[in-house]
Amino acid sequence: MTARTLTKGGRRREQILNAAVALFGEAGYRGTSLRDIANRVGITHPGLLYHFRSKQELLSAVLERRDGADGGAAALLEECTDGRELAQRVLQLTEDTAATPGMIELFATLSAESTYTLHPAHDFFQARYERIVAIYQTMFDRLSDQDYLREGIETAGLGSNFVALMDGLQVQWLYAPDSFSVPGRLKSYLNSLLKTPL
Amino acid sequence: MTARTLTKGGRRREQILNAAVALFGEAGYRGTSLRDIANRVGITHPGLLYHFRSKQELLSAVLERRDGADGGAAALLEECTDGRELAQRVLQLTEDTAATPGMIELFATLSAESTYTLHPAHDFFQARYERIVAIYQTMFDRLSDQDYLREGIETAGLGSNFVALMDGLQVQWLYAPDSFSVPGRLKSYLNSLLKTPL
DNA sequence: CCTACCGATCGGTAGG
DNA sequence: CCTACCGATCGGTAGG
Repeated sequence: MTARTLTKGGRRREQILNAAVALFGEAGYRGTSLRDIANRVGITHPGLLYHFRSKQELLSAVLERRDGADGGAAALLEECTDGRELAQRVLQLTEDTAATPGMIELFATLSAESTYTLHPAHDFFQARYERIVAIYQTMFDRLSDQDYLREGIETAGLGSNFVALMDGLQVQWLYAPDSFSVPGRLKSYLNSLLKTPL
Repeated sequence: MTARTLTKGGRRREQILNAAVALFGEAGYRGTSLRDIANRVGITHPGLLYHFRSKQELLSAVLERRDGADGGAAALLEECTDGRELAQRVLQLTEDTAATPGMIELFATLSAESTYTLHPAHDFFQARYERIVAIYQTMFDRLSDQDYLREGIETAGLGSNFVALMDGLQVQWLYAPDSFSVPGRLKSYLNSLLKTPL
């Protein structure tokens, strides 16, 4: 019984988290009130605060949900030693997560909002960037070591560039969702670096 | 007399705009209050509202200041017919504007915040993306037509990718300003597409 | 989980 | 440009 894996309270927390992901993603952290989120779940905002002690705690809980996407990429590093296969699996991962839009919106929106030093998610995003940039940098280093990259391609900064491209494309996509596909663009970017296309 | 080009009121408006650029850039539009801005200029917030009728009007005035950077790139298109020279001038432009940090911060922060359909700057950024993506796309089309690009490089989407890279790098840079230079990264990105480096 | 309520802060107005 | 003030909204608490 899938529905039984969570207690009543756990299910409610789940509902709140889902609503928070959606609303933080749309309007940002500052642009979303606890009343907005509570409303969406059909409770009052003090009701919400019974499940999460503060707005910040709710934000933290939301951010820790990222394990799906980020953790997945980290796991791939150990799974695939071949750089080319790794790149292909990374692309697949971005396609899969593109099907679950809420989280991606959320990170695209919050990462820019949290640029502000005093923002409650600032430290989280600073640490996250270090982590994921390193992951993708490893991918490019392998591609280079295994001679998959075109001649004259320097790997320095490629991991960070790839993350930047993902973030930037996501923002543009939110303004014009029908004009292109983010994973498609990432693929053609990778292809521009590779000797033979994926 | 340079100081005489603006009336007293004009100078005050200038001060307010500068403060608004800085604070909107740091904390975002929603994260900045009229009192914050007024404080920085040494007046009260109703005093600020004497110069700008509303917070939205102040935002609009701030956004319209972008003519420097964006308009500069558009002008280059007509100035340089040679794609390679154009690319070089574009890079130079990003280096110059990198020296004036406020505006760049502002756009990096606001473009993500304004993703929200109801945000007062949403339409502005939607239109802006259309405009600047087209500008850079033209640059890449010329590079391609004039045979500067490596074989197998498709130009479709390159303009949008370049803008995405700029935006994404800017966000990362705000988290770790000493770790790299945005113009430097853009240059190496362009070089990865060109037959011979700039 | 709800009702009732709090102090703080917000953008904006009146009136000078 | 300031003082004084407004209604609305915010996150959070008390008390059940």
